[in-house]
Amino acid sequence: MDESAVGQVLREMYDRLASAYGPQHWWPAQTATEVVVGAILTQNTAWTNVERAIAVLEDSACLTWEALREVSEQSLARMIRSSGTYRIKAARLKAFVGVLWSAHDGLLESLLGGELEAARARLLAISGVGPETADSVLLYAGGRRTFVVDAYTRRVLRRHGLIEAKTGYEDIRKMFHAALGADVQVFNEYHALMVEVGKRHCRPQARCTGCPLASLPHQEQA
DNA sequence: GACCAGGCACATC
DNA sequence: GATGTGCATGGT
Repeated sequence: MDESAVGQVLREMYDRLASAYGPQHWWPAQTATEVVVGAILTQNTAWTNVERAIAVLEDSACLTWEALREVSEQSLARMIRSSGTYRIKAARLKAFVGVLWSAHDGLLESLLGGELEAARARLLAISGVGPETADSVLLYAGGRRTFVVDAYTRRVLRRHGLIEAKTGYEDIRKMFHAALGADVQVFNEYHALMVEVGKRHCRPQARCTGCPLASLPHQEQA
């Protein structure tokens, strides 16, 4: 399938999902700080487990960059225990906060600003920030035009024959960037819609019955 | 009790 | 550069 054909399918998918599910109001967070913290805590973890950890941080007045800079890594780890792999995630949060304060005076707008790919490279250089976390932060905390490719997106595209199992993150991201226009809000909604349709219909045991994308060419799960 | 969840870094081949 | 493994909780 050539690029223009793929683009057409991706736009069709968006229209169908948006019509079926409506606005998703993502990211589920009050502040940009909370988006970043949530993005790191949700790595390989269900969101419900992250919500508890965020609540503890909130109750402990630790959801500001100043507080996250001051708190010890050990205390931080205890507070985020419910999100799983908590020692690793505490170190990752500290790494992020360290870069934020050492190179950007604690200003997230500075870290996430400027030329997009340069900002993205700055994030990827932080230990614990991979492509998905970087794009989540750029899009949902920075309002930048970048697509978040997650496990659900892969499954949906794979099932519809738009990618192969081996297709890499960057290639998938480029497919969306080429297919979609300049409107950041579309990037914001599209990823959230992918998660929604993925949860409902592209989990390992889920069925295509009732899926808004079921009338597009696809394969039922084996 | 097994499997999964909105990944990533690191070791090894 | 592809593949395997540790991290670790809570829900189903």
